[in-house]
Amino acid sequence: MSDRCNFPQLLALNGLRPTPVRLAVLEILGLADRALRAGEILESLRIRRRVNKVTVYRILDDFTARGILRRINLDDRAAHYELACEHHPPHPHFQCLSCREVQCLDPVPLSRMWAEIQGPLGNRADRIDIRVAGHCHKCREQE
Amino acid sequence: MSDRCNFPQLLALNGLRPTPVRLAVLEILGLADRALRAGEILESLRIRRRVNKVTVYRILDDFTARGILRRINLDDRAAHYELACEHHPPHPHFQCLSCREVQCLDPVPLSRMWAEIQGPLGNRADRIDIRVAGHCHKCREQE
DNA sequence: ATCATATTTCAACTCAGTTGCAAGATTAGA
DNA sequence: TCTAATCTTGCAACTGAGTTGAAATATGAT
Ligand SMILES: [Mn+2]
Ligand SMILES: [Mn+2]
Ligand SMILES: [Zn+2]
Ligand SMILES: [Zn+2]
Repeated sequence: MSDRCNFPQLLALNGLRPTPVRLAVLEILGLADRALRAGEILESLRIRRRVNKVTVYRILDDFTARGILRRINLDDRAAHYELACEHHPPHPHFQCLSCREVQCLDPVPLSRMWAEIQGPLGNRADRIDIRVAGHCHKCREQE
Repeated sequence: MSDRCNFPQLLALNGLRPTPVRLAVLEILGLADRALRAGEILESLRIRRRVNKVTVYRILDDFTARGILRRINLDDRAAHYELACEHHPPHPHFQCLSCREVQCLDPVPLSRMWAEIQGPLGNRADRIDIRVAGHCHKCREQE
């Protein structure tokens, strides 16, 4: 996933210094094939270096506010994070009720979804979060 | 909202005793015009009687597991709850990024949404949570 | 009345984050 | 180069939302 994103440049564009922790957070998310929790990111970071959790939470908040990352609220208490660069546009997520695994689904245009929903006239949609809960391919076979 | 639901009967159908706290939780949600947080429900309850928060959390969990209520995870840390009886089918929610107000939108059939999303073949969708974030009617006028 | 079961309460705890401030690192100016 | 301003990270203590286990209370059945 990260093969198309230049992280030092991404940070520079946002006026942020390319510190080891910031770069490592981006690299970890770039290599992941799914959205990760703050705790999982922290764990990965600590294999390499000593990091305080507050630093990670602050970096995740900052990146999210700047649109570098997307924060995803699933059923689980902890939020999940994923890269939000142009190669990873917003998309729905599928979570299996049986094995709890999370899959990223193909993007659907905001305009099409907003039209489908027919939200109140006068309201403007800036973002649509879609979370599908169900039973995945594998879990259905096992039954 | 509650005018069409018989709460004592609803509890009886679920093999639950019509206790004052259970009935009050349902009445409060029945009168509300939006999904409420556990804390808001507790506050309303305490106007009438002395209740422990654990009781409320356990009732909300139990009702949710039985499908009497729906738990809605918005951006806020606390979950929101709304009645899930046949007169209140699942529907998308709109949350204004400016005033944080939550609106219930019109229901959209699961099948239509699932088709729109084109989820992975073999996966089965049981539930689709749609959360729209944007700027509401009122807040847009003020600008 | 006696007992079993269902419901509510209490105190203590967990988990995921947040806050304020100190310490360290980086950059810019004199 | 020395200094000061700014940015980044760390530490300790705290918060809010919810959870746990066990005791107390209420309800229903015999
Ligand atoms: Mn994703
Ligand atoms: Mn609603
Ligand atoms: Zn599964
Ligand atoms: Zn608004």
